[in-house]
Formats: sequence, C-alpha cells, structure tokens
Amino acid sequence: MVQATFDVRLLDSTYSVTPKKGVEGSKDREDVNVRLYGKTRENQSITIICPDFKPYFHIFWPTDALRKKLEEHEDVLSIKEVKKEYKGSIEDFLEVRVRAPWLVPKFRTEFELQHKTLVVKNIPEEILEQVRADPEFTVTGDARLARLTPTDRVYSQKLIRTYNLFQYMDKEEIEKFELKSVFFAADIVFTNRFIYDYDLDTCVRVTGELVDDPGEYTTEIVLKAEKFEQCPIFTPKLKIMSFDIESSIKYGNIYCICFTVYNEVDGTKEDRQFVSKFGVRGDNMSPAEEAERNEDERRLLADFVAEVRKLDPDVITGYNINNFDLQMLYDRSNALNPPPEGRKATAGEYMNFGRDSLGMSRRENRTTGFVTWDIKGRLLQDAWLSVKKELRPKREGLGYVSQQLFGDTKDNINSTRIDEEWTNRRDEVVKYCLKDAELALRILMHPRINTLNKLMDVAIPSRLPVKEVSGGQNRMIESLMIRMVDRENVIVPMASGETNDYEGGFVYDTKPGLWEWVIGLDFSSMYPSQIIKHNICFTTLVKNKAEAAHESPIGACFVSKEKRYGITPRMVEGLLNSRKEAKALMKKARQDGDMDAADYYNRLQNAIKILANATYGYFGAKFCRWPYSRYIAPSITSWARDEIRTVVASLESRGFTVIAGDTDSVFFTSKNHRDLDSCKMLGFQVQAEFSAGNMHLELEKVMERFFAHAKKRYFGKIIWPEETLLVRGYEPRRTDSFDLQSETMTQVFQIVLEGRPDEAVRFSKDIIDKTLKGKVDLSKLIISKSVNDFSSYDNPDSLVHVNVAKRLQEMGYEFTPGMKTPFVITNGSAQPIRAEPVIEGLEFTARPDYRYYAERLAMGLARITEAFGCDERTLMQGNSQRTLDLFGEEKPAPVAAPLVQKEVVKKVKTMSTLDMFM
DNA sequence: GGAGAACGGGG
DNA sequence: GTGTACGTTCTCC
Repeated sequence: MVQATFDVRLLDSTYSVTPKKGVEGSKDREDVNVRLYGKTRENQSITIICPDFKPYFHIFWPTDALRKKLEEHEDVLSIKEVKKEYKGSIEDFLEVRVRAPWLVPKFRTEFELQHKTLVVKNIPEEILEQVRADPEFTVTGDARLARLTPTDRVYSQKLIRTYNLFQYMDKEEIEKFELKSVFFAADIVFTNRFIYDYDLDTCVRVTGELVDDPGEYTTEIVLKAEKFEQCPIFTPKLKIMSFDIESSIKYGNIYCICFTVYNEVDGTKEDRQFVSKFGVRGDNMSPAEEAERNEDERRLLADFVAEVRKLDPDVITGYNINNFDLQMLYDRSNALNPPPEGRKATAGEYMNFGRDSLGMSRRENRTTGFVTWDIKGRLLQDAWLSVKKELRPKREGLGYVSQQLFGDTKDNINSTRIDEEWTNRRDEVVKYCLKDAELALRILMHPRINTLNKLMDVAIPSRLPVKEVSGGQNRMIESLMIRMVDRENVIVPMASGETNDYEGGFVYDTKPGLWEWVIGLDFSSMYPSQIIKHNICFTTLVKNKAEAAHESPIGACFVSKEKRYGITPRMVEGLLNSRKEAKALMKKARQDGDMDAADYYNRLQNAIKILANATYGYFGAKFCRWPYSRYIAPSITSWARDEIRTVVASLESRGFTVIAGDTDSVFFTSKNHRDLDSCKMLGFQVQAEFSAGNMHLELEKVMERFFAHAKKRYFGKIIWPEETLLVRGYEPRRTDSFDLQSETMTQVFQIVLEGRPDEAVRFSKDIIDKTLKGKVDLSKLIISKSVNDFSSYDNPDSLVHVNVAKRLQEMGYEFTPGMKTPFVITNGSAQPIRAEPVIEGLEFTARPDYRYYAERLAMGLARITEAFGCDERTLMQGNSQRTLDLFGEEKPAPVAAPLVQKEVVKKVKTMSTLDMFM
C-alpha cells in the first residue's frame, strides 16, 4: 500500500464496469471506474483508475406514475428532486442515477417523450382560455376537441401537470405522455461527465495508491486515485511511434511491419522490423502451405502487438494509416483469427496494442463512410491528415511532401509492383518500409506541421485530455460551457439536431483590377467581441423588448450585462483575457531571451483564439445544445455585418476607394497616400477611429500591389509588416490538373505583381496559342488519377480515368485497383470525355485534344486577365490584337468599378463541423 | 445552384 | 460508446 502523488497531463479517458465484492443482489453491485491515461511531469506514462462514479441525467418533472416506475426500476440507483433554470424560469427536474453508462441510451429509448401536441376533449372553457393566452401554445379546435401545440415538449408536460389534463385525454393520448419525459444532459460522454464534475483540467495533481501489478495496463505507473487537486500546467515529453506496412494487394497478406519510436525525452529512436519468412503467395497453394503461411503472419502480428505494448508509445502515427495500415491490421488479424469456439469475436480484439487489454476500434461515418480508429490510451494521428490541414500541398504523397519539407524522399521501390519487389529485393523493401515510417514521423514533427504540440496547446484552455481535442471541436466549447452552466443551476439540454440557415458575414463586392498602395485592416476577434459587446447568450435572451438592452438587427433581444451577465460572454471574455495574459507573457519571455517560453505562449494564445472563435460557430452548429439557433448565431453575424459596414461607409464617404472586404476585414486605397509611411499613418488613424470598447480594428498590412478578381479571390505583395506574398482563392487544383496549367498560373501571378499586366495578358495568350498549335510538351498535359475497383463505381462508364484503366486492361496490361493511371485527353468534347493511357516506355501516338487543353488554360487564366479587359474568348483569339491600355494615371483598376456597390450576403448553412471557424 | 459522388493517400 | 466524426472538387440534374 504505497501512497504517491503525481502531476499528470491527461491524454485519454475510458471507463470500466466491474462487479463489487460482497454486495451481490444489491442494486449498487458494480464499480464504474473512469480510467485516465497520461504522462507525468517526470515524463512517465500513467494509468489513473478513478473512484467509483455513476452516470446520471435529468428529466423534466415526471408524472407520479413515471416517478414510481423509475424508483422501482432495477437499473436506477437513486432519484433526486432538483430545481434548475430552463428558458428563464426555475423548473422542477428529477436527477436519475443509473448503474452503468451503457444503460443511459436504453432509458432514453424507453422513456423519452416523443410528442408535444395534446389532443383534449371536453376541456373546461376557462382552461382553454388560459392556454390560448399562453404565447408558448398554439390552439386549434374548440373546447369539445382541441389540439394544444406548444413550442417545446417541456411545456406539454408542464400543462398536463398544471391542469391535470389526463382527465380530458383518450387512453391512447395519455399513453403518449404518461410514462414519458423530456431528457436533459443524457448525451454527455460519460468520461467527460466525470471530468466536468471533478472539475479536472488537462493537467491534474493526483494522489492515490500505487498498484503493483499492472495487469492489463502497459503504462509505467498504475495508480488508484483518491484525490484530485489543481496543478500548474506543463507539457510533457512524448514517445511517438510511426509505423508502416508493406503488403500484397493481390493476395491480401502482410509482408512486413516496421516502426520507429522517437522519445522526446532524450531524442533517441528505436526501430523494429517484423518480417514474413515467406515470399509471394501463389494462386494454388496447398492447404498445408496456406496454414503455415497464416501461422507466420499471426506470429508477425502478435510480435508487433507485444513490442508496441512493451515500448508503450503515447502517440501512434504513419502516413495514411487511417485508410490503409490500420484497416490492414484490423482486417488481417480478424481474417487470421477466426472467432474462438462458443464466442463471437470482437473485431480488432487481437490488435490490442492500446494501454488496456481492449483491441483497436473502428468508427465509420454513416453518410460519408470515412473511417477513423481508436486505440485506448494512445493518441492516433495520421501524418497525412496533418499535412492536408497545415500545408494544403498540391500533391499529398509521402515522397512529394518529404521532398518539399526537408529534401528527403522515399526509397526507390515501386510500390505498385510490391509483389515483384518482394521477390527480387526483399531486404530493400524492408528498408523502404522503415524509411516510410521515419518520413511520416519527421513530417508530423516538422515545425510547419507540429500537430502534437498544437493539440497539447488547445487542450489547455479546453481543459480536456488531449485526445478529446483532436476530434469534434464542440467538446472544447462544451467542456467550458457545461461546467459553468452546471455550477449556476441551469439545465443542460440535449442537442436537438435542429437546423437553421441564416445570413453569415458581410462580403464586399470586390472591385477587380490591379491596385497600388492598398491598406488592409481587420477587426480582431470580431465574433467574440460581438458576443461580449451585446451580452449575447441563451441566459440573456428575452422575448420582451422592454426588458432588453440590446436588440440585434434581426430582432433578437438580450438583457443588459448589469441585469444578468450571460454565461457565454463571460466565458468568451475570460478566454480573451487569458489570451492577453499569454501574449504579455510571450512578450516578457522574448525580452528575457527565453525563446522556448515565448514560443509556448505564442502557441497558447493562438489556441485560446481558436477556442474563442469557435464559440460563435458552436451556436450555429446543428449539434449545439441550446435551442436558439434562430437567435444567437444570426444575431452575432448581423451585428458583425453592421460593424464592418459602418467602417466601409465611412471610408467611402471620405473619398477613399474600398476594394474588397470580408466579414471582419477591409482593403482600401487612397489617391493621396502613395508610399509606405503615409499608408501606415492613414492605417493607424483609421485603426484608432474605429477601435472603441471591446472592438479593435487593427492595421494588418500594407500592400505595394494588390490584384483583386472577385469575392475571396485576390493576391498581393505585402510590404508591411513583413514582405510576403498573399494569395487567396487561387490555390492550384490537384492531381486532375496538368503541369502546364499550374506552372502558367504561377508565372502569371509574378508578372502581374511586377506591375506588368499587359505582359501577363501577352504571356497568357502566347501559352494558349502554343497549346492550340500543339507546341507544348506532352508530359505537361498528363492528367493522373487513381482508379479503384470497377465495381465500386455507380456509373463507371461515365468516368474518363475508369475507361482508361479498362483500355489498359484490353491492351493486355495488368490493372490493380487503386493504381494511379496517367492519361492524355484526346477528345474533350465527346461524352464521356475520351482519353488515351500514357504507358512508360511506349511512344504516345494519339493526338491530344489541344483545343480542350487550351480552353481549360484560358478558363483559369481569364480569372486574372479579365480584370485587364481580356476574357476567356479573347485569350483564345491569340496575340494579334492591339496592345491594351492598362494603367491609368493614378494606377487604379483599368476596368471601371461598378457604380452601385452590390452588397452580397452569403447564407451560412448549419455547420456539422467547427473547423471553418478555426 | 444544390445534392451527392469521387478523390486523395496507402501497397 | 451517455457518440455520428475529412475537406474539397467535380458531375449531374
């Protein structure tokens, strides 16, 4: 019985249900233990077994019958009457505590109220009158037969109780309501409920009893927790494993698994290789050989699992492991290990390389089919997804990205012919496999990607285990919100899934053209600031205008901060204040020369900003718990539109030219400010003028040249505060684009920003002309796409690349599903489009459809040249035209700006993810 | 113009 | 696991 105390950074949480001893037959016969996994301040891995904690939820004021039923229910441990605030009034609720988390959904299925309209017969006229007078109800019919429809199911229940309405209802109608109630807080992930109730942070000081025998756990320390306290935040060093698998697509077997484990503590790396003893499988193997090979592969997988458990990494990564490697481990282990007799095998159970004894688990999005994985106690981070998010590279392949980031690349193995390579160069394939694992690790750890540090940082203000913040971002908001709401005795509703489209940010109708000396300003934290400025919250929303201090442009009313300071503005203000603090600490650290600390505070302030901004998004999302989607998010955007419009109008009234603007930013230029110093001075002047209270308009950049084409499409040369290139909305397309297209686009950007639009037009026309005449390199016209199994397409014949793969097959080449297939378009006007495959070592004899390529080039380039009076058609006409007169005296846009500024408001759709606000 | 399919990436 | 969770581009109506 050794007591110990540790400071722990939490990484993940799970729970277990185990029988209690000596209480058989009692209702409370099990321990429900949350298990927290993390890393101590001394960088040791730890499993924390938390004290018994039972799930609970709230239901609205039930009937006596339902209350009795619950009291006697064999899975209900206790019920308790509680008073909580709901939609501005204090109401009666019942807190129901049940035996185990998995029972909560069962209670919901059985007892959740599904109806709200009450059908009543022969109701006394005076009751009906009172219901008619209630703004929450719509009444149809008359006293003989009336339908009473409330805005909300809670009010049906309340009405029944207030007027004892069952006496006026049919048996059938009573059944819909009698043993039912509205549920609250019954969809909070159980381990999160524990974290909120114990008010844990991402770091926690835990005291308890050391467990000698780690049993199923793989961590260095296993502790039975008795006490939790606060502790200073820290970021421990992690152990990161990156792995890769080589396998035969044709036969489905695994050839080898390699991994490298990097320990941040001392910078060491350990490599492991698990290699099959056998060569390529044949088509007609004897059952004996089959069995022998399967046994070998089972050994390989078991060795892999044992070694991961032994080395106990905190993070598992690799390249495209979500879609490939993890799926492979899962499928293969299931296939090789048939269910034990008399028991159904749990999928993934043999791949139990998590920090408990359970296997890997698979989660599939029902609508998109996107698969993600979970391994208990360890973070799972696909380096490919990190690359997509942070870099948005043109190509996303491991080799290309490694080359871009650090000039290294994959070994020279042809992975599309892995069976052949395995036969001829087995050792090199194993080396290649390990190299891939190393590259993925280096990518994940690269300063420009740095996903792990970012996750660790966001977890701090979110007050959650790190794994929680790598998934749905709504948990970050709820972590803060639910704790505040609980503390103030406000009921926590369940997400209704209700959707509501509303108007989003203000988008100024861009004045296209090439501009010089452009000043860019934006409001910092526009949406959070609006929440604070107008005290916007579900706790401050009122129907009565007379009570309100703030009425939003869409007509929602909120009381003053003095009357009731809303939970949401308080939360957001807290975030913005701690961001200020972090920024101050960053500055101080920088002055003290502590660059590591400065870097940390910089990441922290950024993480807090993300959280503050996501708060608005939460109220517009369909998974928002507070059912005010028609008021809160639309009010925030409407006030924001007013704010930025005021700035635009004021600038224009003084004769400045506003060129572009979006949500919280504005770009403008002045005839009288034609150098950096005067632009800066004007920018700061405007900044001071529009910064008041908690609204801050900031001078963000001065651009020497700025090209605007349309809403959200522009590029420019920033010269202050730093010289950089700004490109928005012109990101080159991906693999279905051809090299000639992206190369030409980049060159045109450069020419335009050199101030030579005439030359940009000439250059564009020239390239298009050459393309039309077929004077371009064939290799620059190749389009490459991967082709999956033909049967996976609904309509394979309509897809060019699928037809190309079929042609390849007809020509006698081997086709493997998933293979990347290069081709050149030979007839772009046919339906479906015709193309010929490009085969290595074989001369391409077909004639490319040069017109098709020229048209696609023109389509892209015209987006830029249009501003100089040269549209797509003119581009196609070639260079025999007159020279264009492009620059005016003050060098504003050569194309006349529209006289009437059309204001375009984009509709925002209800979000399913908060990503776009981050 | 909106809904839904396909891609990407892995061997 | 007290869940429902890829981002973007293209095709088709």
